[in-house]
Order: sequence, then C-alpha cells, then structure tokens
Amino acid sequence: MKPTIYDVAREAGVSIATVSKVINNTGRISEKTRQKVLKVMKQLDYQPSILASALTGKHTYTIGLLIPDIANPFFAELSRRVEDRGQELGFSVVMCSTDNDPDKTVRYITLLKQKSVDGIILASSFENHQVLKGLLEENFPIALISQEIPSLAIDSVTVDDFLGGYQVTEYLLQLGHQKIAIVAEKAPSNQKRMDGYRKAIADANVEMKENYMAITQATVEGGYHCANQLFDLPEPPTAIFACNDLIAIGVIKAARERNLKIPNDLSVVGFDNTFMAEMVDPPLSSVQQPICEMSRQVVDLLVKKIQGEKSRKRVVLLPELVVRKSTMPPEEQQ
Amino acid sequence: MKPTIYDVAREAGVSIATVSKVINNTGRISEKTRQKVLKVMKQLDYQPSILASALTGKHTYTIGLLIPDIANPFFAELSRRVEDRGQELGFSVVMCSTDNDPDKTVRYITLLKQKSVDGIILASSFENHQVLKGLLEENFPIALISQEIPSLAIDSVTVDDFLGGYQVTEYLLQLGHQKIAIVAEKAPSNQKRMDGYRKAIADANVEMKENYMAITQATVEGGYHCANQLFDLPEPPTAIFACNDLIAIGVIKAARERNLKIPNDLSVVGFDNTFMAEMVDPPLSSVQQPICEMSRQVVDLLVKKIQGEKSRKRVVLLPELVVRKSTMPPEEQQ
DNA sequence: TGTGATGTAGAAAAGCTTTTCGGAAAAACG
DNA sequence: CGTTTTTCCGAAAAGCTTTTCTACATCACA
Repeated sequence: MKPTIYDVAREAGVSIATVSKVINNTGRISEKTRQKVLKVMKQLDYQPSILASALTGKHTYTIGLLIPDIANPFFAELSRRVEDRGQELGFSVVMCSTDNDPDKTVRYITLLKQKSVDGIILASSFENHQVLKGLLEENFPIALISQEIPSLAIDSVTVDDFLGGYQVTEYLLQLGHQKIAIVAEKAPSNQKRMDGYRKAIADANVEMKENYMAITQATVEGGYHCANQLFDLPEPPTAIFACNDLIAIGVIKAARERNLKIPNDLSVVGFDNTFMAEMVDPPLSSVQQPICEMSRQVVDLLVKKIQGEKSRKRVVLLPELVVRKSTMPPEEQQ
Repeated sequence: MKPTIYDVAREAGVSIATVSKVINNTGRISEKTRQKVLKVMKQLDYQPSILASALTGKHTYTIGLLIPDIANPFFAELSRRVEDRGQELGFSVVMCSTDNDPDKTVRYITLLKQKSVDGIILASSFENHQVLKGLLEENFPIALISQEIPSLAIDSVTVDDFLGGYQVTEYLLQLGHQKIAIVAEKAPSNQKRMDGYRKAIADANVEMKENYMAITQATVEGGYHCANQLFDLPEPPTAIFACNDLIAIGVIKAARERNLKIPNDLSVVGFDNTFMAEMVDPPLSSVQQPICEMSRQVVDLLVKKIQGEKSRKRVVLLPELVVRKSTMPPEEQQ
C-alpha cells in the first residue's frame, strides 16, 4: 500500500540504511546516490512513518494541550496561538478539554503518555501534586500556562494576576469609586487577582466589605447571577470588577435588565481582553493578557525541555489595563 | 525507563506473547496466569505503547480535525463536540487550523498521514478535488462537515443551507420587509444560503437588488464594513441577513454607531446561533445549526469508516430559525 | 495404558525506521 | 604499483507490540 523505506531502497538499488541517511542528512553519501534516492522518493511519493521513527527513540513531534474548555474564547485563542507556534517548530498539538476535572485530567495525561507525545502544556488548573511530581521525576516535559505551583519546580508562564487585580482596583478608586465589588472564579489565578484587589482597597484606606466579593463559575450565567445578588445589597456597588470577560458580560446583561446604564450607573471591568470586550455594548474595559506572547513562550519552554534543556524557568508577563467605554467616575450619589 | 512488555513478561515469568494476549483479551489464557500478569502490570504501572501497537497494523486512535480557525466560536464549539464524541469512542483529536488556506490544508493532510492518524475530519473549506480523490482512492478515512462536494462520493454532514437562507428571508418578508440585504462570506455554504435568499425573494415577487448582496470575510470587521456600505445606499435596507453571527455583530456595531436602533430601524438576523447571539444587545435572531448533532454524526461516520465500513453517506440536518429580539416589522417608512 | 481432543504457552516473524560498525571501493601518496 | 587513508555503503540489531503456528501438558475416554 503506502511505500516504505524498503520500496525506496529496492527501487533505487541501495540499502535502507542509505535511504535513511539521505532522509536525515546523516552519514556520508555521495551526491550521485543522494540524488538517485531523492528522485525515487519523490517518484513514489514516499513519506517516512513518524511512528516507526519515534519507536527508535526519536520524537513524535506531537504535544498535548490541556485546557478547561475550548468554547471559552480565552482558551480558544490560546489554543490557536499554541498551535501556530507549535506548527512553526514542527509540532502538532492534540487538544484535550478537561473541564477542570482532575480525574479527566489524569486520564488525559496517561493517555497522552501512552501515545508518546513529546510533552504536555497544562492550561487547565490542576492541583494534583502527586501526579505532577511524578512527571517531573521521570523528566517528562511539561509546562504550565496561566498558573504556577509555588511548591513545585515546574516551568510556567503566567501573567502577574496580583498586579492585574491591583491595577484595576486602583484605577476604579482613582475614578472615585468607593463601592467596588469583585466577582471571581474559584481558581488560583483569580484568587491572586482578588488579593490584588484587597491590597489596593487597603492601600486606599477604603472599607473592605466581604459581601462585595463573590465567587462563581467562569460563565455568563455566573456573572449574571452574582451581579443580581450585588444589586440587591442595601448598598449596591458602583463598580464591579469581573475576573474574566464572560463574567463581565453576565454582569452587563444583569445591569441592562435592571435599566442600570453602563457606565453611568455602574462601571464594569473585565479580565482577559478577549475579542468579546470590543464586541459588547458598551465596549468593555478589560485587562489584557498577552495571550500571543504567553503561548509562544510556553511552547518555546516546552520544546526546549523536549530537546533536553535541563534548567527550569518561571516566566511572568505583565498585564495591561485597556480602558474602553464601560468605566467612568461614579455619578453624584443621591 | 518506562516498562515494556518485556519487563512485565520477565517479572511475571511468562513470555511476551502471553502478556500481549492478556492485554488484548485474545487467545486462551488460564485464569491463574492472567491474574499474575495483571498484577505485575499494575505493579509496574505498565502502559502499552500505542506507537508500537499501531506499527503492527492496529490503529493510532487519533484523528485529525481541520478547521478554518478555532478562534471563531462556531468552530470552537464544533471542535469541542468532536473532541467529546471522539473521546467517548476512544479517539484523540489533533487540531489543525487552516485559515482556509489550501496549501496549509494540503500540508496538514500529508503531515497527519505521516503521523498515521486513523482519519481526518474536514471542516474547513477545501476545493482541491485532486487531493480528495487521492484520499478516497487509497481508502483513507475522511469525512466532511459543513460542506459537501457534489462531484465526489465522500461522507459528509451538513445543514441544509439553502433552506436556512430561505427560511430567514421568508421570515423577514412575512414581517413586512421588502428591502432585505444579505452579507455572506465567500464559501460554498454561504453561497447556498444566498441561493435560498434569492429564491425566497423571487417567490415573493419582490424586487431583487444586486447591491443588497455583499461578500466579505467571516469577521466582525467584515460585517461592520459591509453594513456601512449598505447604509450609504440611496435606499438602505430595513433588514440585513448576516450569514454568520460574527458578521451580524459587525452589522450591529455599525448600526449602533449611526444611531440606528435595532430592531426598530433595522432588523438583523445571524446564522450559527453561537453563544454570542444571546450575549449581544439586543439578543440576536439567528439560525441554529445543530452543532452537537452534526459533530456527533461526523465522528460516528468517520469512526465507522475507520472500522472498515465501506458504504458512503451524506447526512443533511435541518436548520431552525431562533427568533430573539433583533427583528420586528419595519417601522412606517417616511 | 494409549489415543485423541483440548487447553495453554512460547518462539519467531512482521511492522518501519534508525544507528552502529565493519568492509569494500576509491583516492591519495610514496 | 603497493600501501595507507578516505569515502561510501550495507548487514544487522534495536525499538515495542501483535499474531501465527507449533509444542507441550492435561484431560477424557475407550
């Protein structure tokens, strides 16, 4: 059926070793035989099997990408960037949506290893130190994006979430807001954003209210739900910091239903700065994560590992608040 | 390093053939040795190499998914569904964004074959009959989604685009609109939607205007741009049928900038009914493609092919218009 | 006890590539 | 022309699994 290296060798009147050397540009081959072999390869449309090649100790040139859910635009874009950079470096990526489910994650990891992927990029949150430590010990290439694990020496690329949270809050405070709520997802990155929020509030000597802090899922519904709860408070906030864009959109939706004008009655800030931030009405102020750069870096980190690099590294990129039309100083309180 | 079948065999005091039989539940093995082998396997945490297995003619349990761009929510959701169904059937999916570039597509296809994927799902448009015919001839499993190729006997799952286009237009006509524009992407599926549009216009004996039909890219910008052109027409349309949701959002954005109220001054209908349709303000009427069902079907089709099924099949699902708040009868003309 | 049937396990080849090492041919040198 | 060096190529093993076919052991039965 498909031609093998034997077919090429026979057709070219040489041994398979010679063909292999031509393919890989190794050993010494006379120009004449090289040309002969190349010609036959083209003629038969021969493509070496990466499977067989990998079996001899070479790479599969495939990496696994674990994300919570590709349907979240942030991860969709991240995936795309990872794929692009992988492609540039000669790697394919197999997509694994974990829904942040630890069991599913573990199953995916063992499956990927069975399939001999060269390495794994972990973008979904995963707290099983046991498993991660295992991977590190057997020197299996792995890199984290959008999360780090303080107690493990594992490559990671993150954005400074604390700083991002601080910047947003500081910005809202500077606008004159005092009643600032935050809606976050239950995830380490969001926790840090919330820490930044707290610090900024504290630094400004503004009263910190526990019921201004809400935890929910990273979905439009989650944001919608929490916003409604916040609006029902005796002293509703004048600004809401949503820890990702989906949540922010939920907040906007809830506000619209109550005839709260944005930004006049309520300022809203998102996080991630996905394409939706520009899409929504009014355009959403949001914290830009340099997805492109992060993806690139994480792939590069992983590929270096695959190529045998030993040293480990944490890369921290800085976020940037992009101000659009969803924020303004609070209107005169009545 | 990683244990092999030899390690298990040695440890269990049997031959590798026996171990293989235990793994695959083939041949006759006494309960005693089976248990012994299983125990050792667990003990060593042995995972058979799918690579080596595939080399002997078995499957890699991996399929390729070619899509234009994962950053488009429609394809993001499609990917997720394909992955989920694949997962259920034991297949991983490697993600390939083609940007509808034919060369990139061809490169991806040959790469995937080199990696011995078991089959390919093609969701990005691809007109190279040469290549497709080649795949069919060598009986390489392949299935199309969201497109079909009339002149090739190739498995496909589509939605009835003509009908979808007809339904939207008919609906707008029934509301009383006479000036209905359409903005489409340059792709076969969109072409069919436009055919449906034409037919509905013709059936209603309404005048068909060539300058109500615009072609652009499947992006927010594309929709924005075309909408502006349409608004500048001497007789601007009272309704715009956008052939996908991204375009519709661009249209809405342009309308907003001109202070055109939706739906009062302009009705807008989208296509795909992605999550964005609910997100946008006002919620967008859009044509539902049964993504979940389509994805499931296409995976099932492909897997059947992989398992040796010979017969070929075209599955056509029916679209459904979901009416939300972006459409209403045209206001009294001045 | 001998014969045949049945159940169990292993040796070996196949699948496709890479790599090492040795040998033959060609070239260089005196 | 004989010898040494260089150049080129191939035989064979390794990598991990599956599968076939043979062989041995066990058992039932006459």
